[in-house]
Amino acid sequence: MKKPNVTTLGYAILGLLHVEPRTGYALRKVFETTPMGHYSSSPGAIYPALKRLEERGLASSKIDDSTKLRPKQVYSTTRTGVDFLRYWVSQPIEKQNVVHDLGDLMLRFSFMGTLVNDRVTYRFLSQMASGINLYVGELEQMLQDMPVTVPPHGRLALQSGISTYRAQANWARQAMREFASEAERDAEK
Amino acid sequence: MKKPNVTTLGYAILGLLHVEPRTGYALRKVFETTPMGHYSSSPGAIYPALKRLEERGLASSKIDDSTKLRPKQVYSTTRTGVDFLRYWVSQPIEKQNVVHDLGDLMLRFSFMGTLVNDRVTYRFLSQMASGINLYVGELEQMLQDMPVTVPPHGRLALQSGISTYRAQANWARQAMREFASEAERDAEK
DNA sequence: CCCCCCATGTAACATGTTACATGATTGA
DNA sequence: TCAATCATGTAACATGTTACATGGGGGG
Repeated sequence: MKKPNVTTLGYAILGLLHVEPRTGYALRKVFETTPMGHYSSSPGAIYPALKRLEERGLASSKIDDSTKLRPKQVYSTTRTGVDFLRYWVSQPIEKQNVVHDLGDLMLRFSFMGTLVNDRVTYRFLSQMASGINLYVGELEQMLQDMPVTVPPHGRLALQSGISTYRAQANWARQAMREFASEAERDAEK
Repeated sequence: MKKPNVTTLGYAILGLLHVEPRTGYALRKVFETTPMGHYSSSPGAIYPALKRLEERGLASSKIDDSTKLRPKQVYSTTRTGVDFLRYWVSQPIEKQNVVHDLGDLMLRFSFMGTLVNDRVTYRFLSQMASGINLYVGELEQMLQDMPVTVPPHGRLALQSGISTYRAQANWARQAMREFASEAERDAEK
């Protein structure tokens, strides 16, 4: 078994399988009808991705013949797969994550519920909030250093980024409150 | 000449070349040091992308021997390339854009300054704001319909999306003010 | 003298996109 | 009977990733 090298789509699938075993078709439905659709979706991506997860020992499939329809291939996570997911969501947040893929971070967050305890979730949110704050500082510096140009589009685009990040940081701080109880017991020592 | 089929990275490069002619190396610097780095960056992506833009008649290059350093290959946009960019940024905003790639929309916006007039920019922002509002409505509906689960992560992730989109819509409405003058003359008829 | 910056590129590889192919069942 | 939904897949193709290769110039 090779060192599992999984793409974002792979993680998204694995996370969904951990919530509940599903067929490739069911996964496609999820990607088509929810905001997760970002991690597209076409059969040409899903089915090969499932095959890879199975090859790498992170998921396993069994055939369901019980319906009159075409037999389904139902995938679920393996023990290894769950451990792998847990490891993934528990990684410390790097600056790079904040800069390039907040989406990835949110994907990790949305799967944490059944994988880690509130303390880990709390730490994640806290790291996210402070990571964003740091980066917002940098962006504001860029804004300051930006020469005043005639078309204001560049400056405005930067401001858009800043306000988006701010909103995300606010959300994180709000969300922290929902996981504070367990974390506080920890801090009171 | 084939129908130009350009990726997001291609558009990002083309837009930067339109601002100012550059070498592949200079482009890499931009991607490494600004938030545009999202549209990565490695030589293995940039140089082939430049070659493609040239093949498709959207950019042209000439060699700059004037420095003592290794001769540079400086790329700039062609007339066709500029028209193509303008066409791209001027497209009406589809729901799909709002759902999947706000980032793309912001890329388009940031290049509009030297390509279209304020009226087009205004229309773009207006479409963006209302598109987002519609989608936020849908997301809120999803939130309502969501069963109350023990780990609140799913619900919170959705709320994060909602507040991010709200921030973006607010930004758009604010930005509209900067382009209102020309647009108002239009509306007063 | 050594390392970093300038500057361009290629090769192997994995992944994702688009389009096609197949076929049974269910509801209008 | 016709369309939609369930259900899985493949083939060709373009793109991006990682790592490697090359080499001169300038500063400490």
